[in-house]
Amino acid sequence: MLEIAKHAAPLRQQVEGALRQAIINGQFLPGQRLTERELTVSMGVSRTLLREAFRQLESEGLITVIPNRGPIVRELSKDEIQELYAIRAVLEGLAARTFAEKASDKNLQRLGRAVADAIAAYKAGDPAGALKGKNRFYDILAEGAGSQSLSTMLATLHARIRQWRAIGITHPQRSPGRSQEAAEGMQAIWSAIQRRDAVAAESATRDEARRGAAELMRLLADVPAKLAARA
Amino acid sequence: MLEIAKHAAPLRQQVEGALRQAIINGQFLPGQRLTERELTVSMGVSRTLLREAFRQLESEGLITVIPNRGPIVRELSKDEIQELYAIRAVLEGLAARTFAEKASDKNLQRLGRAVADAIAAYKAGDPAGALKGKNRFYDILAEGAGSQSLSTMLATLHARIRQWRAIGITHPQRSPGRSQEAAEGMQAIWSAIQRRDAVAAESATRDEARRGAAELMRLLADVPAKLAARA
DNA sequence: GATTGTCTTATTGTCTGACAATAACTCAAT
DNA sequence: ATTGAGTTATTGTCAGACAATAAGACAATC
Repeated sequence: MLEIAKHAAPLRQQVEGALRQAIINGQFLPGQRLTERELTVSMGVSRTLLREAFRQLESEGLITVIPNRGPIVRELSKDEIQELYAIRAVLEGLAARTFAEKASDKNLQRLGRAVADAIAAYKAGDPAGALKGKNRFYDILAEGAGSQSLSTMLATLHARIRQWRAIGITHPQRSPGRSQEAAEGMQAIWSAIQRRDAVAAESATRDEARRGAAELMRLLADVPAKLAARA
Repeated sequence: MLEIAKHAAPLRQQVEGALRQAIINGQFLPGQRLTERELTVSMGVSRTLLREAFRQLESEGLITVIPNRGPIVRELSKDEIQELYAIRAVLEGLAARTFAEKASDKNLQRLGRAVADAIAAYKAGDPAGALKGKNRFYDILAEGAGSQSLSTMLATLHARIRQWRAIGITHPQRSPGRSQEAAEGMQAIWSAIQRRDAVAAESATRDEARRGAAELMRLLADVPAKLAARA
């Protein structure tokens, strides 16, 4: 029984996706207003579709809608960043645990390759590549855990904190040992998963997330509390 | 500086809330279609608003929208229920840990009262009251943890699994010892929090969630996999 | 009798134009 | 400098239109 993916994606999903992407990679800055009329012309779609997309993005936490004022790209306070990181830590921990318990061998191999790639990028001093590898690592983790809901939640979370994760990896004042540490952290997760040690996998994942968060908080320490920061 | 909550709630939010409520408490059954025309007349609002509400509910996981067919009330497979319970366990664990670390004394007292009430209801053999008390317990937990995002996520999750939690507490074939066990579980969480032992609070919460999930799975064992179950 | 193909119908997907309601801005008057 | 009234830009909501699609009904074919 073969699954035909015939979606033919309603236009609305493209609109939603385009907006999300634009927010995520910083084409729209935090705090910036998103006015309907402007977007109808620049995207060539009707207000109807835009407004539907807004509702979606709002409930994902990417925008805040002010009554009678319209949506603005959400800006996160330091506290909120910290909260999101904490949530991410436990969810990724759950993903790692589940993965260790039930992932197929094929997914295990895929994960292994991602680890190798990411570590290679770290060693080569290629921050962009390292971030990408790390992202792939966590994507595989979520997917291999086989929980649709968990994957979705993590994807949403990642979208919200993407820019700060980037900072954590590419910031000039990054602690010198951090790359090494991150590589070791990933190794630890990977080795626990490899021996199917679910408990160890979870705690290694949470530890690594905690260290990443601590480093980011250190980097953000001197940034003004309300960060309109360009990422 | 006092906060004036002037919102004046856009009509759209009322629509969204009404639909959510109707789904949560079973006025719309899982699998049932929600047709726009019908709802426009029964709710007296335009298609515009309905469609915006659909987007919101969709991203909360309460409905599934089939292209060119419209939304249906989402039905959960046993696997999905299990996944959601697992997510809930770690998030509530996080809430308990954070609560133990930073909750105000006032919130601590509130939590204590909720525990007492819930346990009293358990002892009195009042399942509905017990469920309500338990809900209040977890609400306070989330709120006292002081993380907006976490509260929101838990609220969304609870909405999705509400009907099954109810089963877990009121099902006729419920194991005899479960009430006692649940009461003890809550006690354990409460006592860990009281002595501000964050680690113990988290693990007690996760343990209790796990036991609750196990009981529910036992109860669902004989229900057909695709449960159109009336809650 | 079962399969195929065509027609019909119910419903969603999307657009447009309209108008009320509100927030923010401008600028004069005190 | 403060108040206040008027203006403007924008959102909130509606109604109506039409195309596109999925599902059901029904006839035609083997």
